[in-house]
Amino acid sequence: MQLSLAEENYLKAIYFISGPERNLVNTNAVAERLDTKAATVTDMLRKLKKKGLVSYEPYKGVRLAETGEKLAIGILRKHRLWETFLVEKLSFGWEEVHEIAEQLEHVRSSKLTERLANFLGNPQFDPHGDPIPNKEGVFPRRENLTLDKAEVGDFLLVKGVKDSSVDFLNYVAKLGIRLGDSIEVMGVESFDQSMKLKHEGSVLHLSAMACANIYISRG
Amino acid sequence: MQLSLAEENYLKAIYFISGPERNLVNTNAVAERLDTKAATVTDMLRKLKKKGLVSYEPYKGVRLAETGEKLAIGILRKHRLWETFLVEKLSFGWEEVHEIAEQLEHVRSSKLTERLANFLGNPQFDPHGDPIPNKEGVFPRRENLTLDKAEVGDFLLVKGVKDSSVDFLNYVAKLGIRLGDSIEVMGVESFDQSMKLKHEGSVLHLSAMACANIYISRG
DNA sequence: ATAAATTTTTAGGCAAATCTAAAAATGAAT
DNA sequence: ATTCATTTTTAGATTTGCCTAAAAATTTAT
Repeated sequence: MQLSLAEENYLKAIYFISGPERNLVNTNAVAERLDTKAATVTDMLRKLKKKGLVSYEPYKGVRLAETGEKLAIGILRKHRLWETFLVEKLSFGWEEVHEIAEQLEHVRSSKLTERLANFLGNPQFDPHGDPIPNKEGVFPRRENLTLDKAEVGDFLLVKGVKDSSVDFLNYVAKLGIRLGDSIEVMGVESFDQSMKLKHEGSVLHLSAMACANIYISRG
Repeated sequence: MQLSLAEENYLKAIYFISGPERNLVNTNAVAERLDTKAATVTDMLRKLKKKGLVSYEPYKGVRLAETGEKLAIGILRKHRLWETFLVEKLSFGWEEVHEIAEQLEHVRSSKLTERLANFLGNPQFDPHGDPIPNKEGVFPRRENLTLDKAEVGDFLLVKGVKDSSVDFLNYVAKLGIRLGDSIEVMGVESFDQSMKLKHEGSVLHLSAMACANIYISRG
């Protein structure tokens, strides 16, 4: 199926808003995410329904149909592969790559996608630690443990970030924390749950909020 | 200046049709190249003129203004860099890359373009041997000597192809001829100017037409 | 030089994706 | 349960890029 750029972006938006539980998605939520108006969204939902990509009942909400979800995941795969390319091969910072990948993800050539994946060593996770679905749309498993759940004395590995906003990415980059770094939990402040951490030999203090947005694994 | 995809494609089309002599370009020629109708082209030319990208007088023809040419060359730079990436890094055949590069060339990020160029080792020529303009829009020089101009006994290097159509590229690839290969002219058939060549140890026969589409250098 | 053929433009429309404003449906609150 | 607020849809326009058909300009041929 040959989708327009707009159609692809709507599928992606619905995919992300509906989340892993595949909830019904409101017209307004889509409008807000795509920075457009509800009326515009309604038009597009009718169009996507006619194409069989979503199930949509007026006033009820929308969710992706199977075809629609497959397509959305395909775009996500391309997005995350390109982000990996930009960081690994072209030395971009992880906070810079999203915008460029938003363009690259729409390039149509499955051969290109698969060769790119291969060139990158078929990575399972992108530079933010987000899972890259394989060609069949299957996501690799990731522990969804965040740093705020760790305990004093734990030795941890940084696996990713939950919040991929430019602000947070910049903050984390400024601290010098990168994927794969090891961290030791030295203490937790009982007043505000902020954490005292040992990272690359030096000591760091992170707010509970920051910790809740860093994925880690034990060991 | 933020151009639409259509606008970029018109600039490119005018650039190629006008050739190195920067000739006036007919409405019909643009229509044919872009597989569209003359009326549509007229509309777009008026739009491009209003933006200052072309000089255009009704019934006379169109040519690129300085800004328009700069933009066209910028797109060409991106196109040829991406082609180089696809062939050098992703092992695509030179006949496959044009279509994909047509999409990639529209990705907007000068930082991406320059990092890509750097990643590729700032190549001067693309996989077809076509010159890649630098950031400032300056083209590297290429000898414009073609194989049909060579003489018996000449030792030559393959520098590129003049005709980049899929058909011709496939033909040349099938013969096993690649950029940088060396060729010795063993003879020219006086009847039809076809050439007998030694290439990689074996003997080849090429029509005059094929020879006229292969760029070479002496030595 | 005039007629015929060709090229180009103008005029009027269409589809996609967007918008604003108004109407209708739904959900919340008394 | 009825009113009020919110959400969503409908109705009517706009812009971009394209189309066909007809008119106008240019070029070619007699």
